[in-house]
Amino acid sequence: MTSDKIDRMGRWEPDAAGRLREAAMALYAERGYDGTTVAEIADRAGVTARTFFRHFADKREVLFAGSEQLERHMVEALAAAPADASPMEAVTAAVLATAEFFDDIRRDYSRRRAAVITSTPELRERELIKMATLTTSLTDGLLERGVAPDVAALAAETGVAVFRVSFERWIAAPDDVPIADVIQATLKTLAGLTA
Amino acid sequence: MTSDKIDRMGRWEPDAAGRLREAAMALYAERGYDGTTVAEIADRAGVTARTFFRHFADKREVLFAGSEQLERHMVEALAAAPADASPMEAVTAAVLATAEFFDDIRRDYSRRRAAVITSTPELRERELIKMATLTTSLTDGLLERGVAPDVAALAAETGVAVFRVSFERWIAAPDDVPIADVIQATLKTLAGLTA
DNA sequence: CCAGGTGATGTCATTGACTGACATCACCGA
DNA sequence: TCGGTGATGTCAGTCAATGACATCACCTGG
Repeated sequence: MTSDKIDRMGRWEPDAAGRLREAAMALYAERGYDGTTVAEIADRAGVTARTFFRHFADKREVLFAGSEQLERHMVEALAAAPADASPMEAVTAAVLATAEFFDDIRRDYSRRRAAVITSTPELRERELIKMATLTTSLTDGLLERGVAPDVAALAAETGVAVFRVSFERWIAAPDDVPIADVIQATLKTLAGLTA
Repeated sequence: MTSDKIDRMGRWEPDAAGRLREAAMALYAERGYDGTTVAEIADRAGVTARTFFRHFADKREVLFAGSEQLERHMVEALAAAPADASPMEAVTAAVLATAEFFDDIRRDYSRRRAAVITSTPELRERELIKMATLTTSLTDGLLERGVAPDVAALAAETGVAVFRVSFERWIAAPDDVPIADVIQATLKTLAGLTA
């Protein structure tokens, strides 16, 4: 636990959570989720396993750390939509607000992360419940806008679907395509389906 | 490991998996999922913990044992639908086919099971992935019927949604309401929404 | 400048989920 | 009767997760 840097920068190297996130992604990508132990992640991050669990509830959560923030951001964008916006317009605003999170820098991380998640059942479970939680939050947000319950649920579900599909497409797209464009394209596809 | 019955009925009491299922449900309902250990479940079923894991992949799976069978049944019903049935008609047939699994006898078990699942995040995760798998299977079934990919995905998603909502309503309904009736009612609600 | 509080971490011990390897032994078929 | 088979038990081990307690740089009030 003693490196030159640590002694120079205060008691501990700052941003343990960030180091743990990076270490986890690197190891998951390299050896797979099952082939990686929490102790190894902690080692690479220069902390102990106990500290890992102080920052993340479990071994899966380290890959979903940003999701509460993303969700909060979407809910805020939903609430910030004009009062006279239709439910779907408000949801669209929320989905488009995710663009601020997924710039070109995050794309590479997102790709590796997605690869690990899709190849690990345990992580797919976690992702599903995150999406379900997001759906619930958006539904609640719509209800607060005075949207009827049935409509709110459907709009939220649709919005999350659009986000999921767009995210996948964005990951697969060339490096210079911004996610906002992909979302717009997905919305256009949706419009074509319902028409 | 030696009871009178065992000695009389062959080397082991038959249906260890069934006993484990019942023991697990009883203990989960009584002490909660987290408050129950696999060793306790195994004890109550008259086997060892090692045997538990020979029958079920993990502590969660014991509550989802019948799901592959249900899924297979639905996919078969989907395939058995008339060739000229619309995608949604075929999916409806699949959903209605679940009625054979959920009779009055299963209702009580289903209620207790649902109570445990909704109050345990880990189990909700597992349920979500089961539903996702079901959706994929139904989508594949529709594709084999020659349905267009986009339509197939949407129809499957809708069908699973109808199943989920109906199942919840059935559990909450009086004891003499068959699930088939609830499903029909849900379908009617859906028709009203889209109209 | 010092004492005490605070927060992030380390250390240790423990529980419990899950797995692999090997042993057992009633049953069944040749 | 004998050997194979299958379901189980036993044992040892790994690893995720948690609680209790110690440490110690840093900050703040006096």
